[in-house]
Order: sequence, then structure tokens, then C-alpha cells
Amino acid sequence: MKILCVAEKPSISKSITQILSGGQFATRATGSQYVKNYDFAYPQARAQVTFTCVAGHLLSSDFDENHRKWNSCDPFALFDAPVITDVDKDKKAIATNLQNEARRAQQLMIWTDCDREGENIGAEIVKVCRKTNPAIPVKRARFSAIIAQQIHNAAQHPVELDRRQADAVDARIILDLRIGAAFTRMQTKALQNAFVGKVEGVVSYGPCQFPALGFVVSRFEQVKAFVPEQFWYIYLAITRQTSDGEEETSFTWRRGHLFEFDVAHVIYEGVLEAESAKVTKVTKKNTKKFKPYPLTTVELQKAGSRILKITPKKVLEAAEHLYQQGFVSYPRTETDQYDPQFDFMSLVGKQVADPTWGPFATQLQGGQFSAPRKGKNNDNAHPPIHPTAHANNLVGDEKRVYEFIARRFLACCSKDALGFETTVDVECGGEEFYATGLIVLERNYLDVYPYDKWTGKELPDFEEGETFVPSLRELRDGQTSRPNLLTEADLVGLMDKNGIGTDATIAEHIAKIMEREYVLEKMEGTTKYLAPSTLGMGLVDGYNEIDFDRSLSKPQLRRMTERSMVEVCQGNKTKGDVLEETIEQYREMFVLARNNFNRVIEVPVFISSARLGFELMFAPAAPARDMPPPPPPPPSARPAAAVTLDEEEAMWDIVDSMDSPPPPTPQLAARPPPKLPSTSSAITGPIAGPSRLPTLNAALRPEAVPDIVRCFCGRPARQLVVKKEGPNTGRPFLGCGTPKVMPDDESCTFFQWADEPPPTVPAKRPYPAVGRRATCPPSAANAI
DNA sequence: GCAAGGTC
Repeated sequence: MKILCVAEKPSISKSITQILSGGQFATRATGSQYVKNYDFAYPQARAQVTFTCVAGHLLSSDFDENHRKWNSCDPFALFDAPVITDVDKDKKAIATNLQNEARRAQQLMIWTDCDREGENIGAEIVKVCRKTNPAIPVKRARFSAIIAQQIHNAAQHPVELDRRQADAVDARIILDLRIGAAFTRMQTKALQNAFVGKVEGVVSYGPCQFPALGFVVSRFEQVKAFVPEQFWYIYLAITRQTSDGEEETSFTWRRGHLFEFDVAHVIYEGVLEAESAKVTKVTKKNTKKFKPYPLTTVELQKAGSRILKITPKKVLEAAEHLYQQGFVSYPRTETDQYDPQFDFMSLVGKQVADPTWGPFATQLQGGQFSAPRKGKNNDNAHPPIHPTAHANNLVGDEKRVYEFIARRFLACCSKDALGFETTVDVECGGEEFYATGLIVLERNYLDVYPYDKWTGKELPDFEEGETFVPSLRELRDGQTSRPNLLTEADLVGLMDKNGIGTDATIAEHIAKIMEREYVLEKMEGTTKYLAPSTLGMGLVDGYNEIDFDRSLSKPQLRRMTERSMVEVCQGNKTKGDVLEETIEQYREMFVLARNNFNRVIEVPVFISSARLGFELMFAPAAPARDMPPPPPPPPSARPAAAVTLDEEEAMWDIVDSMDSPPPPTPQLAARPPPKLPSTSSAITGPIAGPSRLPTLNAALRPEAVPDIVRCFCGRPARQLVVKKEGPNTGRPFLGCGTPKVMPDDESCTFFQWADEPPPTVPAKRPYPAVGRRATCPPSAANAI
């Protein structure tokens, strides 16, 4: 029997051919430069096989002639206009090849990726092949990895194509087209009419573009609304003579800091009155800094943006080109776990040749290898991104992206860094303080992965029960710090977590909202931040003025589409049901938007931009007029924890912060400088603050203070460890004592590093409007 | 001149 097998892309076609043919195959060129036909015998199924492929979707959809032109119809008509689906103009050669091959085949076997899009592409292949062989029987090969045994199993036990999954994608395609085109034409024309001659180019609406813009605007609003708040904390230090001279050890107040001067003052008096401090406990333990997880597309883009300072889109392009040259594996993958049978050592061996990290690879070969950590994601189609060959003639972005991928792979194959941690607990005047020291014993993966930092901190010897007179006891103050605007890496992360776009398209959406000038770059040092333009701001503000059930600039609408697709896949709804329902909803929204578009045009940001010269709004170099003062330079790679203004945003940020607790607001709070800068003050000795203190109730007296860290909810904080890979992987932190169970659960946002000097105010605290978070009484943060 | 999703 002659079987025609069709994969989703050239790489898969080639690798599966290698496996099924055992390397014995003939190659034929096709009309497409990317597609090859491979012929071989497959005796296990008594078949003669031709293996070929497509390159993603074969078909594309657009409106018919009467609706395709912008001025051919009212945009509202696009919700019902006929949609024509045909072979994409760039895919004609691929379709012709399929039809020629299908004519001669007795069976068609679909080998597309095993996901919804793959099932849909499979249906497209069937449709095209049946034009020349209408009765050809169709089978579907199901495989979860390109591993010989699985591939043979898939070839010998094929299943049926899943019509429902293909239908779900059909529905998405039609919805995106109708909604995108209708809203884009409507709002472009409305703005052109309102600001004659001032609006150039399209003002597009897209179900992924707008939520992406929404994230940027939302963070911008938070930055703008920020009001710094003063807080107080007690600083305690001891100076000892050592062989190297004098050495000062700083102790951190267990209580962190307080927002009420009077209260801090009373406690401070107690500390001052104490004759000495006593070491209550010395804890010594082994500790680790975990090596990173295997690399996914999203992580590559985030790291590329953050570490290499290359935009997500360019990182992906570089990786794509490296892949085409055979230097790295397939760059679009959600998988962060390696198959147990993966041949690590031969790939490690290929890196030995590198002059820089080659010696490290040699060490791995010499017994330092350790199996990579296993992440939670597997797309069952591709392994994590890894180098497949050594490359030494690269330049520019490709060189840097390759180096990152190679180092990441070697880091994954090494051992965690090992350290030894000492914590000294001290009591003084009824208050607890602590100091932490770290000795890095074995750097291991850190030697090949310079993007992670872990530095030791020496601590002099302290003995349990020992007492000493502190050399410094100060009441210091600091201010909560402004959160930063979003970086591209932050935006990639937010979109990924909220299901806006896919790993392969997120970068394009971000590039698009910048190209459309809804969002502008704002450089701070070497970090690129994203700020809305007046156009982007006006659109979001404007639509927010209209009373939609669901905001156009929040992720909920996209999530609804996603849910509908799942319903179709499960058979609870048909494609027709979903199309009908969804289009009806959007029709209503469209009418509402169009009838109230004057509200969009009249939002202050549009009006003021128009008065001052509307061009300003569209000039890429011109930042939004009401740009807040620049955020302080980034003290660490990540901006301070996001702060939220409403419930939905609160939810995003819970998603954000649960995975990887953001660092505490840094600046003054996190690291009080040893010498007092003008922005910070300290009180030593007799108190010079507000004179007499108000009467405190019993609960406020220092003696009544429980000696454990409590979170905003008032419950004891839980000690947890950062699981997410990143600079802080493995680091202990204190979080809310009642962690959320369901995604929508409320939990308070208390956060504090367990191992760092003065923990600072949780970033969410200082914001005036804190939606639902009020369930954690704000006063609890201050209560002692 | 519109969308988002595959991929080259």
C-alpha cells in the first residue's frame, strides 16, 4: 500500500523519516524550497511511504469581494459577511505538491503536532488532498515525542482526526477575523473623522493586542498613582575586632518596619534601655541555589530581553535562524522537562570544543553531570531548547542568543550550587533581630551560568547565650518606593500567564502594539520600559468610559474565547453554537462602542493631545504628556511588585506573585546605607522625635508583641522557598499564612525574604485604592 | 489599510 504522510513542518518530516526509514530513504525536491518529499519502504506496515509536510496552516480566510475593501461596506456588516477560505497565496506550491502526491496514494496519514492547531492543520491537509483523491482514507498518527519507539507505535496504531479540535480552531479563526476587522475599521474611521488629517495608519483592535496594551496602561496608572509612605525601623549593629581590623555586623529587625512613628519610637526606647543584646539562637544549615529549569520559548524571550537586552521578537528570530542552521533545537516549545531517554552526554560533548565554556563541558563529562530538573510543562511535541551542535562563527544577536542557550543547557546538566548558611538570632529590649551569613561551598552550575548571582557573606562567630553591647542602635526611616513601568520581559510573562497569545505569537503582539504606537519605549539606563502613548492611553481610557460587561483591554474576553474552544473540543457545544453566541455578544459590544465612540474621543488625553497638536500623540519619540517622573533606576532585575487598583488586576498580580515573589521594594528600605544619606534619617540616643507618646493600649506595647512574623492577615507567616527558576530560585521567603488554593481565592500579599537584611514594605501596601485586598485589614500591616 | 495562529 502507498501511504502519504504529512507533517506540520519540515523539521518533523525529516526527523520522523529518519526514524521510520532507518536512514534508508530517497529525497525529492518539490515546488517549495522548504519542503522535501522522502520516499522509503516501511515493511512493518507493509507500506511504501512518501513523507512530506506543510509549513503551518495551508488555508487562509478573508471576506468576499463585496466586503474586503475598507470602504465597500459598513464595518458592522463584517459580522455576517461571507468568509472565503482558500489556499493561502504563499502556500500554493505546498498544496500542489500534496495534491500530486495524494493522487498516487491509497492512504493519507496526518502527522501534524498533537495540539488543537495541529488537528486543524490536519483537517486542512485532508481538504486539499481530497481535491485530487476524493475518497482517500485518512488516519492520524499520535505521538508525544520524536523518539523511535513512540514514532513506530504511532505509525502502526493510527487513530482518527479529532474533528472537534479542528472545529474549535475554525471558530477561533472566524471570530478573530470578524471581530478584528469590524472593530479596526470602525475605530480607525471614527478617529480619522474626529481628528481630520491627524490620524495616519490603522488604529487596530485585536483580542490579543488590546489586553497587552491594557497591561502596559495598568502598570503606568499604578506608577502614576504611587504615593510614597514613610516608615520606621530599628537598626542594630555590633562592631568587633577581627584579625582584619574592625568588622561591623548588621542585624535586621524581625518586625521589618512600621509605618507609625509613635509605635516604632516606643519600641525603640525599649531597645535603647536594654543593657545588652543576647544571642538566642545560632542556626547553621546547608543550603542550595538551584540550577535553572530547561529552557522554553517564553523563558528564552524573557531572559533575552532581561539579560541580553534583545527584544523578544528579535530573540525568537535569532533562535529561529540558529535552528535553521542546525545549531539549536526547535525554538518554539513549552516543554521544560527532558525525556528520561534524552542523550545529554553526546550534546555536552559537542560543547567541549568551545574555548570559553568547553572546559566546563569537559568537567561534566568527567563526572560532574547531573540530570536536569524537571519542570511542569510538556507540549508533547518538542524538547526544551538546547544546542544541537557547536557554533563558532556567529556574530551579533545570534552569537549572544546561542551562548545563552548553550550555557543554559550546560547549567541544566550540572549540579546545584551548594552553600552553608548561618543565622544568628538576637534579642534586645524584647525585640528580635537577626543576621544571616552565607558561605558558597561549591559554585557548580554558577561557573557556566553567569546570569545568576549568589555571593557569600561572612559572619563573625556568635555563640548561643552570648551577650554583647550593640555598637549601634538607631531608629531609621525610609520610604516605600515607586514600582517600575513594565519591561518587555514582564509583559511577556503577564501575557503568558493570562493566556494572551501563544509562546510563538506573544512577541509579535508586543511588537505590534509598539508599531501601532499604542506603546512607546522609555529607556532608563540600559533597561527598556514600556509606557502607553497618548493614543494607547486614550483608547483604553475611552473604552473604559463605555459600559461594557467586560473590558476590551483586560484578559477576560480572550479567556472566554479560550473557554468556548474547550467546550467545542469536549463536545458540549458545536462550532456553530460558539460562533453564533460570540458574534451576538460582539455585535452588541460593537453597537455600544460605535454609538458611544464620542466618549472615547472626548477622554481628556485625546482632547489635550489634539489641542496641543495631535501629532505629538503619534510621534514615537514623544512620551505621553502626563508621564510621571521617571521611576528610580532598577535596583534589581525586576521591578517592584505590581500594585493593583482593581479586582481583575489584583488577580493578575496574584498569578504573578504566587509563582515568584517579587523582591521587596528596594531602595532605602531594603538596604539602609551604613552612613545616613540625606533621604534617610536616624535617631540615636535620646529621642528627638515627636515629644510624648500617646497612650498605647496593651496590644501595642512592645512586650505584648508576639515573636513571630505575621502577615497582613494577622496569621503567622509561612516560610516557603522560591520554586520558579530565576535569580532567586531556592531562596526562602515568608508568605501569607493562608495560601490560595483556587486561582480566584483571595490571599494577602505579604512578602518578605527570609534571609535578607531589612525586609521592606510590601509594595502593595502604599497604594490608596486597593480593591478587594482590603479584606486584609490595612491596619494589620501596622498592628503590633 | 483589519485578527491570530501556524511556519519559512
